[in-house]
Order: sequence, then C-alpha cells, then structure tokens
Amino acid sequence: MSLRFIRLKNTKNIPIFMSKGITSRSEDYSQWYNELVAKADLAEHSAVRGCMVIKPYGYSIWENMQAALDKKFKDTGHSNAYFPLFIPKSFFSKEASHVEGFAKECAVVTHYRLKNDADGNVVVDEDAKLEEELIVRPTSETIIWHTYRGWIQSYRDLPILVNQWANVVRWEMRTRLFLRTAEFLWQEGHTAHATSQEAIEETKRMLEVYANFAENFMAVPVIRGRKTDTERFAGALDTYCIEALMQDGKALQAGTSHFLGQNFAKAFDVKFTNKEGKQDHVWATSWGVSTRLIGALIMAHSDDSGLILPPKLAPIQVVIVPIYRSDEEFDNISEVATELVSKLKAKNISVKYDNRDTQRPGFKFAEYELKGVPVRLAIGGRDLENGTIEIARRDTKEKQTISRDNLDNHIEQLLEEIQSAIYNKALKFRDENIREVNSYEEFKQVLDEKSGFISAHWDGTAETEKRIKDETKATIRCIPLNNKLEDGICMVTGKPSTQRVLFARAY
RNA sequence: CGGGAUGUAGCGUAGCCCGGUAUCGCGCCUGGUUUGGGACCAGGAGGUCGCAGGUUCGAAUCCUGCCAUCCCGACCA
Repeated sequence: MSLRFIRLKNTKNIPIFMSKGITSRSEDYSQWYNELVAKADLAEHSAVRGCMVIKPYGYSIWENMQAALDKKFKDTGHSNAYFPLFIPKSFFSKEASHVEGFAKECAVVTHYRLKNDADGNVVVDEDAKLEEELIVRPTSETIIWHTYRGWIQSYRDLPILVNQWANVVRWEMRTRLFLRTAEFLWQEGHTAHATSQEAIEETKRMLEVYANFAENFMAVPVIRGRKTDTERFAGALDTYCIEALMQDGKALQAGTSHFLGQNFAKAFDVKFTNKEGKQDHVWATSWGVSTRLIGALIMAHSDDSGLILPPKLAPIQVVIVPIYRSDEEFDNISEVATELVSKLKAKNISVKYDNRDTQRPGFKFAEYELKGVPVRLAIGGRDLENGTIEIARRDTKEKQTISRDNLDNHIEQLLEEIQSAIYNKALKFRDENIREVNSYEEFKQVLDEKSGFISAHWDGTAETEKRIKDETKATIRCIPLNNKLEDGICMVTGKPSTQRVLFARAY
C-alpha cells in the first residue's frame, strides 16, 4: 500500500504506524514532522486540547538543553527562583502594551471550588467565585516586577539577575507539537539594573548566550538580530532575537531577549536611590527560550529516516547492538559490549547496550535511526573472531568495520566530528538560502520558488511591513546585528533605505 | 470565531447509499523456528461502531441534537 494513498485518506492528523518508514520531507514536510515527533517517541497529543504530553525520550532532550543553558546562566551570574503560576488580573493591566499583546490568549481562573449538582454531575460552584480573577501566566513580567518592588531600595540591591524554569499558557487556536502548544515549558530571565546601558548590555549578553547555545549545542546556525516595532515583545523597547532556518525554507525564532527600559518599573513603581541620593526607576530585561527549540532541532537536521540529533544533546549518544546465533555467542558478545560500555561511561559518553532478544538487529537499526542516536555499534560473531566492530554514524549513514583497539577514543572523536558536521551542513544550507533581492517582483518570485531568507531594502514603516505580510505572508524576521549599511531604495515604495533587512515566511 | 470535512479495537481501515450485531492490515499475547538492515509459521486476546435521543421487530447503517478532532482563514514563542 502506498504512503501517498494512506495520507490522502487519512483525515486525522495522526501518524501512520502501520508503515515502516515515514512520509518523506519532499512529499509533505509538515506530515513528515508530525510523524517523526510521534514515531521517535518525543511527544503526543493529550486529552487536553492544544496541550502535549512530552514523552521520556523527548523530555530528556529538553533536560539536556536545560542543563547546558542553566550552566550558561549561572556562569553569567544568574540564579534560579520561582514565581507563581497565577497572576492577579489587576497586575496584568498595569502595563498597557503588555495587556494588549497577551489579552487575546489568556486562560482565566474564576472559581475555586466544584460541587455535585442535583443530577450528581460535577459542576463549578457559583458561590465560590474569586474576588479577583487570576490569569494563568502567559509570561511573568508583571508578578515579578510587583515582587521586585519589595526587593529594591538602593543601587546596592542591583543588579538582580534571576531566571525561572516554568510552564506558561497561551491559548492558541492552532497548535503543532513543540512549535506551538497552549502550554509550553521555557525559562524566563528577569533582570533589574541601575542604568540603561547595563540593561542593554545584559540584553545583548543573553542573546549571545542563546546564539552560542544554538550553534554549539543544537548545531543550528542562527542570525542575531533586532525585531521591528511591529514584531517587538509587548512592553519592550527593543527585542533582540536569534532566527534559524528550517529545511523547508521557513524561518523559526529560536530565542528572544528584551530590553524593557523602565516600562515595568514605572508600571509597578519600582524605584531605587542611586549613588547621588536621587530616586530613579529601575531598568529591566527579560529573555527566554522554550521547548520550541526541540521543534527547531528536529526541523534543522533530521532526514527521511528519522531524527538526527547533535551528540551534545542526544539522550543516547552511542548504542550497541549484538548480532548472534546462539546463547553462547550472545554471552560472548555481551562480555565485549559490557566492557565497552564501562569504558565509554568513563569518558562521560551516554551509551546503551540493547540486549533485547525480542527484536532483531535490523529492527533495532531502523529504530535508532528514527530516534537519531548519533553512533551505532554492532558486534557479531565475525567481530568476536577478528577483534573488530561495525561502527555507523547517523548523520551520514556511513558504516565501517574497524578494530576494537582504542575504540573509546575513536568514538569520542567521532562524536565531536558529527557535532561539527551537522552544524556545517546546516550552516551551508542556511547560507545558500539567504538571497539578496532588489525588487518586489523578484521578492515574490524567490519567496514562492525558493523560500529561505530574503535580504531586501525596506523603508522602515509599519505600513509597508504590513502590506508585505498581507500580500506574501512573509514577515521581517529581523534587522541583523552588525548589519552592513548601504544606501538603497525600499523594494515596495521606492523610498530611501539605509540597510537591508531579513524577510521570510516563518513558523 | 467564520468556511469545509471526519469520528468503527492501540493505529490505519472496509461496511453506511440499499437496516439483520462488524472486515482486513499493522501492533499486542502464547509457542516454535530465526537473528550482519524493519523475520516467519501456528494459535489467541481485544470493539457500549464519538455521545444522547428518535424511527423500527431489529440501527455502525435512516432522522434530530450535541461533542470532539482535522484542514483552510483571522491571532501567535
């Protein structure tokens, strides 16, 4: 039965487990993504509309991301704390543009008790209405700045460098696992500073932390940039971002860092006494990345056989598969494998010896390809005789039989090589898909035929930006930092422009 | 929240037009043979046909209402 046939008949957006492979990227990219998420055991839809269950394998990728990011936050002087899930409605309305930005997607708690009605059904007890409604946090600026007010009196209390790992809720109409769900996991950093300059430095420092993480851990090259006024975070003076390019040519915002100016300090009346004894409002930043990064990871590297995970984030870096014909042979192989496991563990390499006898080797090979395990080792009877092992790398699918001497060092090097190989591949793809365009006609053509990032002149107005979005669905992803200044004319209006900005259709 | 479609076993489906208690594949369980790229044979378990009414001797099938999901729009990390 052909996949195409199945797909056309499959009206539910649920993957097809009966087939051996998954839909190819060229056939249907989003179908490929959905099936991959399910078949690689990363996540599934839950009983709650718009919310996902992150399964153990997917969650351990998130844990690896958390560990790496958390270390970077600590290394840059931040501490973790935790603020409430609920935010009083009144807090929320104190910063005008902030409310406006989030109002349409907030979950609201109105009651605190249930009861049984006459028919025995569980209903909301109308007598238990909250005096003040609570908003389930879509982000925590308001509750945090309300709290910071009590923490800050003097410049000596500054800076405050706090991060929290949390869940947030944004009531989305249309969801995709990891990319957009009603509830998601993230971290949000919230810092308070004595000067504008210091806050701006913090904003940029954390953007660089994100960019560094994306490139060195996720192996995803990113463009550092600044958002336009329209795309800016609700309540910020400036939003910086890192933008990544997915294999289908669509852009994905992978992290944001905001300079909030004194907006929240003013809204929540957070003042401090400076060295000169004068009162001033505190300067703020906030920055975050979410489980969306897992979506980015999938779409940046993976192929039609499954996930390709960068070794630095892979839950299992090396898997060993035994191939045997008898119990005795299995025992002999296990002995070799167990020794190898301890050698690799000693090098802090995450390794799994898959000794299940319920699945055959071929099945396991396919399974670990699907799950993106970077290195696969196979040991069979021939290897026992020859002192060899079969080693296969997931990214290129290259396979060779090598001596087992010095294998742990070899694998350690190979993992590093894979890490940089997938980065370089993604970088090459990204660079090949940034195109300079000088007319609106050409812009539309490139967008439809090639997609990717388009670098073009824009007159800097929100009207033109909106027109382009309405007509082409492409948005300005960012104004790249360290952008080359060059005189030009806006591709739409012909008005003067001093630099090119990056457009793309985006997730 | 507008337009369109779909709900049958864990998953994918046949049956519905033309009413008679549900088909097939994958997966699952048991036993055996297998094992260097998704094994094979034999046996077996699993379904209030989305929910609630109605028509009928009898409803997966016909009628009414509701619910859920998916696709296309408006909104978004």
